[in-house]
Amino acid sequence: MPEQTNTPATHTASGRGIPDKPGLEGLEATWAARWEAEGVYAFDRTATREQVFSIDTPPPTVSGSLHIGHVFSYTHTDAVARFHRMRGRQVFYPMGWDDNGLPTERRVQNYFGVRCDPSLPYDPDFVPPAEPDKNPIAISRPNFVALCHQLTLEDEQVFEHLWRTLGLSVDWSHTYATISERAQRVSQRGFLRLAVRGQVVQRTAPTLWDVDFRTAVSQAELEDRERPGAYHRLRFPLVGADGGVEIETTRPELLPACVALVAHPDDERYQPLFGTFVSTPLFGVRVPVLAHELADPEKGSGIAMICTFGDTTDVVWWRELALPTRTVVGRDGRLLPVEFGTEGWESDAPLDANSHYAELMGRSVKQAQTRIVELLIESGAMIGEARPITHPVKFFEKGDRPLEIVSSRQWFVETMPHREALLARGEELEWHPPYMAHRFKSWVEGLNGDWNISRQRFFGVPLPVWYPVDAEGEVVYDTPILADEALLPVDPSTDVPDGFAADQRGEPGGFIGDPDVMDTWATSSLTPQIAGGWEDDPDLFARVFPMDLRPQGHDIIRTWLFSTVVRSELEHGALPWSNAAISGWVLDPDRKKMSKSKGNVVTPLPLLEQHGADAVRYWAASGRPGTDTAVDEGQMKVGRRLAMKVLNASRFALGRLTGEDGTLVVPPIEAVTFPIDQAMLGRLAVVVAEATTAFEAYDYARALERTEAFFWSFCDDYLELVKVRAYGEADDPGTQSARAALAAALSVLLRLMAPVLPFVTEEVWSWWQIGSIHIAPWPIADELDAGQGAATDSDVDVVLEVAAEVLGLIRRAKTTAKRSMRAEVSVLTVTDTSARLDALAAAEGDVRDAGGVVELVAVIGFEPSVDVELAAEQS
RNA sequence: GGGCGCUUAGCUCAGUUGGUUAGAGCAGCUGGUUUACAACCAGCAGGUCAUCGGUUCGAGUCCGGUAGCGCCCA
Repeated sequence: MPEQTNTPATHTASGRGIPDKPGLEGLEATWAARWEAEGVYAFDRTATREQVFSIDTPPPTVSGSLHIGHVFSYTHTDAVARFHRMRGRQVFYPMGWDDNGLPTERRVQNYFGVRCDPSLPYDPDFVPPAEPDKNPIAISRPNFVALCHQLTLEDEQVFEHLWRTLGLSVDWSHTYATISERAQRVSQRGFLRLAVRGQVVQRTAPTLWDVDFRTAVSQAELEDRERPGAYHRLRFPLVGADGGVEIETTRPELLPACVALVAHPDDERYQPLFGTFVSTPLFGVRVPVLAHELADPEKGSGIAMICTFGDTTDVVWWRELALPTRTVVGRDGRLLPVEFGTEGWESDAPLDANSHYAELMGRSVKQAQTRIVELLIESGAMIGEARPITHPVKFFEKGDRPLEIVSSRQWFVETMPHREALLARGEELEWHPPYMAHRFKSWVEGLNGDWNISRQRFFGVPLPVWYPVDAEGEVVYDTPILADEALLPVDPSTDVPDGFAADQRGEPGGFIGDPDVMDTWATSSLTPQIAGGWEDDPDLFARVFPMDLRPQGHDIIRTWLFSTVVRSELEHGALPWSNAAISGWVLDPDRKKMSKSKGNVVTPLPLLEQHGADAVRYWAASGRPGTDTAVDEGQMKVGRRLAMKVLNASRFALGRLTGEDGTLVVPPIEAVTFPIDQAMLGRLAVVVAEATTAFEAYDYARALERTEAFFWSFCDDYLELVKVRAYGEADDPGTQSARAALAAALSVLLRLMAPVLPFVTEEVWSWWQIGSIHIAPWPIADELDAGQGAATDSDVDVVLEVAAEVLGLIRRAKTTAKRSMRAEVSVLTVTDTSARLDALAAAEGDVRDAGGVVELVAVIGFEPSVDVELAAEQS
């Protein structure tokens, strides 16, 4: 890194000079290449933990479409990263690609026209069709996974190109992919560590199940959708007494799975029935009437049937009331074969029960509902008509049909026992903005089960587990064989556990691999460990972990942020990072949420090409932390205008510094002797302090706003006021003062804007400085102090204020008179207090030059006024 | 049902601990081309700060109620 100082070079500067016609075109390509070649953003891994600023960047889903939302939040992170880099931190800012999981599977299926059939053998000669056929070709899992790798590699290139165009200051030698060998090793190792400590356990339990994807999903992947449904009122006869109980249900097809009725313990209507039994209509199964606080007396008749399982409340009741399991819905969403009258399916009328059930078996839940309602009506058990309602139904966020809850064998990471610890971590974490902490808190408080990490899918990290097969050929799930950590990553579907031979797979006395893969979040929850080299590179890990910053969107607090906190808590007993900066959503130009189905998703690359990266970044950085922000091309145009202004103002300032031999000569800061120049620098010093404070608090938007506001007034007023003086003779003290102030101000302003506008600031920096602006020191107020302690003097400050005010009034007079700004002012009469007139006097030459004032008359008075008398128009 | 956020000019938004006349950009209108900038510049106009009440010498800002919008959780 070149030697840097806090002041612009004195005397002869060393840049490449000012171009004749500065422009913004092509800056992205030029500087992206230079930064790469010069290693400007290279991470120095010899830095100590205190010198490092490490960022756990969200790995974008590469199989997803490029989204303006990415550009938005990644720009926020990049601005913060650049700030810390300029402050001298070694920024660890790796980029990951999330290519693991369902979105990739779906994209590969559609892109190549294939589907995975794990029962097929690997075909080494398989080549996907050039054009996907309507009827997908069935291929083996290894072939399918190979296509996933092939396509994600292409997608990664597209993303990297976008990021480089956007100017992310990423060290591109530190990338990772969530399906890479390293990521697989880390996630399998993480799993094994949990398993050894008993923190991930396998059990048969009610599992949220998507019948189309045929996979389990976790609570974090749920979403409620309003769907039409209907209350059906059913009468359950009492057992051993006359009369009955009427319940209301939206899922009558689950009646054969009914295991109890439940009412609120305080509900006087049902208190006499607690502990007694009723009989299910059609099936004659005796079920108890029980009490539980979750039963809502206001809902329906106030008493509900518990089925295994209709919804998550059923699961709670089933668990807390220790009820039996009667499963009727299969993994394909159809009703399973069951036989009443057998163990667990005891019925008072098994023949009737079975004949009724025969009408339902094999039907989808929807078809079964239609049929059972007819049967209930025929039998007289249904009271009145079905009552249509709209109610929230749980869906897999990527799914199309309501989730079912099936009982199945899955691996669960325990979260419930750690809820208090997780809540404490949530409070320990510094949230930006702070109110985002509520999202985490309410999510943890609402957890209703451990985290199921088994997924019945193909493209993912396999669970590193096998099971013995006993002499009878039965799989012994209770004694899983864990992989050897030294051999990771493993694929149990092809690798063989220690002590077995390959031909024992699936044989009695042999073994079988766990066919499942892990939830993508089981891998993504380890991004700090994957990027930081956990166990693989302990030296690096010690220098970057726990990380400083997790930036992300608020939509994935309950998934990515939560699961990462869980893993770090269980593995390291610490937070994975000290700060979380939460970005808002990007909305479409009409402030509607963007979604593929609405077709209003905005693609970023055309915007970058049209407006330029700095302009798009400016728009993004104008969105306050955590605030949802609409795509606004108008704001991008403003950003582009700002970038142009930077070029032109710089050209002017640096043009004044050009000596007779064409080289740049920069007077030292001590040459700033004129009060108005000192006042400008003093104000800029305040801006430096404000921008620094804002960036320290991750508020890039405030830093930008303060800097930008100053910059425009600097251009509009200060530059106009000092213009003539700056054009003077090099040995004139006034000229020296103006030039030194321009140089100091420009140097500071460029560095203040560099985090948001990396391209144009670097371009201008290169005109007169050595080395990249992005590793130049962040400005400090001291470098704007001309040495007389005047930088913060309010007597001096008022000089610029009065001068700018008077200049503004002169302009107004000229505009009102519809005259050119160059029109001469024959007499300018200023009436004001003596203090303000003194201030004006200190800048009189500049005001006269800028306003074209021939004669200035100062009048002491209590009613401030400015009278502008314009010279007669020249003919 | 519980919680969070938002409501300021036609539009998009600033307004940190309460303090002169509430700001910016866009859009609108009126002007302006020789020495940084026409992808520009100068100026003008535009607001009962959602609403009701309270605290205070003073409220866009603090407190409470209400309404609307958005989101999180159940």
